[in-house]
Amino acid sequence: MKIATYNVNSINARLPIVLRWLEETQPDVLCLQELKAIQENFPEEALLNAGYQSIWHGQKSWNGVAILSRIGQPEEICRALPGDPEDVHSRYIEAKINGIIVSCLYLPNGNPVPGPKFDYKLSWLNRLLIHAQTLLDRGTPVILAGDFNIIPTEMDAYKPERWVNDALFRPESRQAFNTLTDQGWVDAIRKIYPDQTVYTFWDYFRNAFGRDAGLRIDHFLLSPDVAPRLISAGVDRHVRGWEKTSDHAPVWVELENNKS
DNA sequence: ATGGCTCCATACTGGAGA
Repeated sequence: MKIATYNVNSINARLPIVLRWLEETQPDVLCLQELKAIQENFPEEALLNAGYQSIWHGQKSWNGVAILSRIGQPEEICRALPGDPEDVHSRYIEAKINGIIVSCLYLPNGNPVPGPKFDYKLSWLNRLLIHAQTLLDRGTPVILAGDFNIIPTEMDAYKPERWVNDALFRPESRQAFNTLTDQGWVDAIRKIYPDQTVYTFWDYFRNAFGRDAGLRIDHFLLSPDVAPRLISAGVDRHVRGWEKTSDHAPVWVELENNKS
């Protein structure tokens, strides 16, 4: 079972890229972030024609998340991170697919620091820590996937000293990520590549991709009962080199099928 | 330190992204 996550930076601007990549790699499940489309403007038909059923939560201009599946309709569990009814950003959607709970998330960027946007990021992280523990306590297989907007360690930035005061690398953000792994979640990319530099994002400026000036901010966190099924993982870097591409690349994990 | 680029909105410019 192959599961992928991709921050598309507008699903409609990126539709040709997404369809090309789906045809190329045919993941079973795909989590999308930054749809940048209202609910009515999600390209459901085009994705159905490509073999994928979708659930999504759109929003005007910004944010927006979706879960696609070619192995059966995603059974939606919720479309908001619990803990703040006044949070209107479309940043979280959760569904059950093939016996696994898939949580697709788009964490707030949080810049500038300090300020209300960073406060929002920290409160969102706090809610995520609570919900992540709740999911573990439920005892079913779970995958948290998406754009965490967190650089977990110095290995994960091309020049970490440039990021020390950035919301993506601030101690509060990294500590929250550490708390998740302390809860028992397994960072799948780091598990497969313990010593290698792996990036998932390269900004549009200054030929960042050509210089490999990237960040690792898109992550898969596997619950302890899913982690032993991890076979392989990777980043489809070549997609970042396509014309009219996103500033993120697709990230994926391959899991052994459940034999039980 | 700044600005470089890309997208959206209802636009000839500004906000957001990371």
